[in-house]
Amino acid sequence: MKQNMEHTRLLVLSLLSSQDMYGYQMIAELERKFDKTFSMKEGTLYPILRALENEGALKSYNQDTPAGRVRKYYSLTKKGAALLNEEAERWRAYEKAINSVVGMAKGLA
Amino acid sequence: MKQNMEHTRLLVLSLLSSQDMYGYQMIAELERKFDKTFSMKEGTLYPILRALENEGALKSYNQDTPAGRVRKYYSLTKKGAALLNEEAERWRAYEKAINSVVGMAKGLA
DNA sequence: ATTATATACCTAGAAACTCTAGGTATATAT
DNA sequence: ATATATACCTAGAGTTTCTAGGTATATAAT
Repeated sequence: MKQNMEHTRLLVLSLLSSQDMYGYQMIAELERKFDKTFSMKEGTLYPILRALENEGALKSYNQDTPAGRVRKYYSLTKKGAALLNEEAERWRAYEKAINSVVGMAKGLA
Repeated sequence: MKQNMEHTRLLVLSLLSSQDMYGYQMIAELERKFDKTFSMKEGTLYPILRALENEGALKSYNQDTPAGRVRKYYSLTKKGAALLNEEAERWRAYEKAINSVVGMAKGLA
């Protein structure tokens, strides 16, 4: 079943605003944080990372681990930081709108 | 472009918890309230109303206006009220999760 | 009188986003 | 030798919403 996400880009940009991360790490980080309330799927994340890089919001570089694996790290560009601000603003407006309707609802537990 | 909604059912159930309404009225109500920050489209709403009725969350009845038009009013059933509680809970969890990530983001305006 | 606008409903197909369910490859644990 | 964890990727399916129509009646404008 499709999970209710829709703000994946905002999450990705937010995570990368603190530090460079690689895809698998973002998924693990969110999983740890939310204990499966929701989880970002690889099939969702990787295409978004590529799209954000194509838009110039992210840059990527490969880095080897001591163990010999290659990780693809992403970092936020100036354009990405601007996009984060936009997306965060959109989120706040959306959140406010939903809450203003739900807040009027009668009989909520 | 597809608008970021995803919580249409929650909005519909919330609106109907206060009073019976007809479809066109819900759209007008939200439009008035949000001044186009977002608007629910007819192609989105009407199928959802039918689906909620099929699930037993809503009941509908026709009512004539003095002008001679027919309006299809929807009212929330007991099952619908329970669904509203569920959806509201899902929304709160979702909201909290997104905010916990965005709240950690650096450099937000 | 005729046309446009507003009200009020509905729908098929397109578009957008996410998921499922695979795939490749290497390192470590059993 | 096999299973599990890490780490990346993708095609096609599923879900939700939108576009762009349609029908029909009442009122306002030309």
